[in-house]
Amino acid sequence: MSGELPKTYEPKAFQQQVTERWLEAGAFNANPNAEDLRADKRYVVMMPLPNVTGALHMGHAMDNVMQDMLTRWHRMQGDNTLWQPGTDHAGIATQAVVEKRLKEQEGLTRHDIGREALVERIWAWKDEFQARIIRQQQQMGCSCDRSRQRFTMDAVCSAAVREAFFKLFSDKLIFRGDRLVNWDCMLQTAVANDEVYHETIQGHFWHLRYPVIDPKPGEPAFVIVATTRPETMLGDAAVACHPHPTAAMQKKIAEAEAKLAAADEKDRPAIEVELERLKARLVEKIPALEQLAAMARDGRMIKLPLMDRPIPLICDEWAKPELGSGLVKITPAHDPNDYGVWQRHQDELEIRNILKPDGCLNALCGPYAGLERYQARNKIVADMDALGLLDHIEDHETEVGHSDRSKTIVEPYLSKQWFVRMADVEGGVNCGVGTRKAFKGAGLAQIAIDAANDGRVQFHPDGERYLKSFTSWLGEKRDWCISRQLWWGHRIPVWSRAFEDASELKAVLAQLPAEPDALKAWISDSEGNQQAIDAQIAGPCELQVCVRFSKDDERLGKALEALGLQRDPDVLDTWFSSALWPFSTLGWPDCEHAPILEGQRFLGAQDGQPSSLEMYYPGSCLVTGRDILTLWVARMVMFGLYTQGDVPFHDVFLHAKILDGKGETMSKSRGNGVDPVDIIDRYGVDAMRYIICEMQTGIQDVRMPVQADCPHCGQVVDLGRAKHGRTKEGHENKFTYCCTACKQEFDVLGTMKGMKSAKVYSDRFEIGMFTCNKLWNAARFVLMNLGDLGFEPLSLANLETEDRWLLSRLEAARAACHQALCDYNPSNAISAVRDFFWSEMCDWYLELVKPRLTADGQSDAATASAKKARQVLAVALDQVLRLFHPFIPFITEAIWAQLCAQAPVRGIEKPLPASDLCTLARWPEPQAWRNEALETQFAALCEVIRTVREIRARYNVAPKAELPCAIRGPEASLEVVRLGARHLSHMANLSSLQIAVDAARPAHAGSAVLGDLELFVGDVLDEEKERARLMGVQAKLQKTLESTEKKLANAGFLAKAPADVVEAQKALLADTKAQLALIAQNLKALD
RNA sequence: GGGCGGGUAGCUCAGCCGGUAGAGCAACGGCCUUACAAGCCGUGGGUCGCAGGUUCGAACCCUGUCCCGCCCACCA
Repeated sequence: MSGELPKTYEPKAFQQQVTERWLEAGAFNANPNAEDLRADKRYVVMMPLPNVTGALHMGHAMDNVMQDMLTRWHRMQGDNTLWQPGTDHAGIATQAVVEKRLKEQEGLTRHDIGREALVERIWAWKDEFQARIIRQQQQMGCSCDRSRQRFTMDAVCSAAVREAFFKLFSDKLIFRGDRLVNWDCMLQTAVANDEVYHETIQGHFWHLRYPVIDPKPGEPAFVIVATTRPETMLGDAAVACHPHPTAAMQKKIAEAEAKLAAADEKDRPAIEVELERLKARLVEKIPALEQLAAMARDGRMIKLPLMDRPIPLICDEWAKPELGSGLVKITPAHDPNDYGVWQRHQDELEIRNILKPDGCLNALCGPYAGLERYQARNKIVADMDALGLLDHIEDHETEVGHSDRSKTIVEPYLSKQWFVRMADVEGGVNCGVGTRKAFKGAGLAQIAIDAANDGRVQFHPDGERYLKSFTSWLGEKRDWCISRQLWWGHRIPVWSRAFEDASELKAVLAQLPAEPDALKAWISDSEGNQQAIDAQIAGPCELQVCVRFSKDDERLGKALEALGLQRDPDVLDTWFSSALWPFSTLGWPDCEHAPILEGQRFLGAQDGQPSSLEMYYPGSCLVTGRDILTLWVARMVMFGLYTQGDVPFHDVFLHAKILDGKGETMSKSRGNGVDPVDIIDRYGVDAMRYIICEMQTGIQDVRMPVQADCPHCGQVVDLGRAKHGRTKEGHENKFTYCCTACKQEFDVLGTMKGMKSAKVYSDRFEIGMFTCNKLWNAARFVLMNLGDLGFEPLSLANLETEDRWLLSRLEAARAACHQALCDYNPSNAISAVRDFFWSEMCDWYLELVKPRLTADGQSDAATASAKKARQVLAVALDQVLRLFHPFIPFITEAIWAQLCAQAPVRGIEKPLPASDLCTLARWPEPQAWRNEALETQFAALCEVIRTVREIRARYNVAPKAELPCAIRGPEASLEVVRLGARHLSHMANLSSLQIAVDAARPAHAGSAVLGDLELFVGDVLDEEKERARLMGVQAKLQKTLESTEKKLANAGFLAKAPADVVEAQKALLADTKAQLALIAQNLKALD
């Protein structure tokens, strides 16, 4: 990094080199230091761990750049900074990807190759993608500490998972129970609600007839029930009727009447129609339903068709008399509501699971056993029809749950699963046991709610908005299903065995290894109620033994297996390990012995310095998108409080989401994703980062129109407007587009065989590149003029006006940038620096100072003036580089090296703090450079210069032509112009300049009025043009005059508006009148 | 169905504790002025989704309404 800056800005020429300098200097390493233990001396960011399923996309780029910007900003402020990187094993997602490839490439399923071989393959996949992710992050400039890189399934994080599980299990906060879960039939695992998305499907209501067994005279021979999933009838346990149909119906009617009374005029018709329907129904259907309710009470049975199984007719309030036939079939094992009915009628009803894990019907389904669920549906409908039991079919649009990973429809499915108990528990939950911050909380969800409510965790930039969704989600306190029937993940460390009665259990308990520190055992019933092993148990139960340390798995596992216990085959939900991330990465529970990899940072205490856990927990800020506020953020807060006694971070920065040109979420699977590396290749990394920072305003999501160059004709295609191609079946193909020019189809992912493909990009990044280019060239100009510059203390008072103005504006920009960062508004922060740099430093100062630099050596005074200018230039560049650095680190670092080479000591009154690397340089501190009075004067001068330029431009005068100029007005206003006469002549290219109260109008002059000043530029006049222009200005002023006069004539305004507002209007009126007078004079002068 | 957010210049977004509508890009006119044509100088362009209300005064506050997006719940 020596010699001059290359003439053109080429980011590729220095990006790699800059990265290497940072790494060589260990600039991003976090070193625990007891002196920095205070919260305000540390800054800790835990990277939201990307999944190892694939490469990073634009959303990650946003997330990573925001974190990097904050981290660099704090590092420059001298904070002891840790940005902790790592990746997530992403259980279901990764296994799904690898299984899919296995199927596609080798035609094998996971069962063909077995658990061990599959897991081995997934590790290989993980290694490949983790390396790729790290490369991508490095290219983006992420200043995280690579010597601490973690993976949720590495030995360090796994130890934390075991300890957390053991603690929760021992506190009875983890239990196993039979529950209805969302079942993914393809991946054959439970999926969480959060992993399910809903899609509208055109379906049907099938109205089925079930025969009544031995109806009494006057009773119906059939009941009719409706369903959207006919195959579930095989598992029906009952048909339900409302216990009091009339009363329920009357209540509905009363509600509708109340609603009608309160409704607006336009809403009435709809409500009236509904009310009529209900009333008609009360007459037509309710008597029959009352009869059915009576039949139910009388114990009448129904014959379930196809299965010829008798099922009871029961009364339950779940049946809604106002809907359908008023009767509902009950399938407890395959519908959440029906499950609720079953819970209320457990003695009368049996619960029948009719599905195998793969979605085929099981042995309980008689002739339908073995059929796939949708084949079964068709056959059942056909068979019912053949039996004359299909009453009718109705079209029905319905929202159907799909598994996020396999994209297949999920089934509600009854199975045994492990849960974390979220609700409050009797006796409370002991949190932070063994730490200095131990406390007792009501329950796991509640401790996180409390932390958010009392401000220990705050959301930014709009705190209130997300506090509500955070606490209301947690407020449901729904148990968290943590078991997944997968092979990739942390295997549940519990061995268990079911017992029919207590005697056998006793014999086993007597032989359990007595190692209370390494084992915890409970006896559990099927509902998940756990009791101590010495409790008196009657009836069936299950012995559950949790093994604390993985090192004991083999030894204790064997002992347990010898007693007939079996290890649970399931693995933990991936969010379980992510929830531990803020401390698992730091070596909890045992920093001193954390099994780090070779070459990695030791996590324990050493050389008198604190351990990493002590040093960096709790962290400072969590940076993420709002979509995982609940899934991840809430659970980290919860587990942080539970295990450490303290929140894992105090601030949560929720950033915007990047959408495509149509306002849709970007993703690879939608074919509108953009790879950050493609953007970096095309525009440079700083350009990408610049735009990402600029996009992050408030919480507003931002659209990023996406383009591609057509591989057929080369035309730029706006993907927001282009049509998609068609698949063979005639459906829209989201992964291809048709060129808007040549109409030919192309692909944007490179996955369509035999089709030309194009890289996707967005021209918004050009703006970032332009800014970097400007910075590069301005730096070249400064460095070119700097020579080898030494430092001499200067007093502010001795500087030229423009020097003091620049420093004043610099200080204003510094303050604005810093404040915006404190407010989590990167867009305002970067704009403050950009506007100063471009609009003030480049557009004005560099131009103003050129004559001083060229005059160097012409006299002692000129030399001194040039020297001052150079020193100011060096300081301005220095500060601009520092302020820009957190946003665009590469270019600033590259220029910094050259600046340091030429001017190692920079400053005005005294030298600024020095640093070899910009990334380790001190963030600019407040300076006493601000001078608002001077800024006001300078702004007035700039206005004059602009006005003269405007006159020139109006008459198309060649910029090279030097023209005479005269300015007249009141003495006080002329003073400012006189002070800047030198600049005015130079910037507006004047041959002569007259400034006087009665300055003569030059011949053939174009004119302008600026406040109380009249400006004339000679030798330009085109009388017609000038007259037309003056009249245009006159019309505009007239409008202002009228509205201002109207305001001031308004008694209410004068009486009620604040005095300063009234004064401002009066001043505006006076000014407008004066200008109109001048315009009139000028018009007259043209005659 | 419930909740949240957004609709401001051709595009992407600021402004929103009320007081003469802003930026960048695009467009138009003029300049290759020895840092930068990825640049410089200048110009045009918006009844601030729609309708009411509060106010002396509304892009901003309130009510309603229409679109768009997100989250949650649920539909036998």
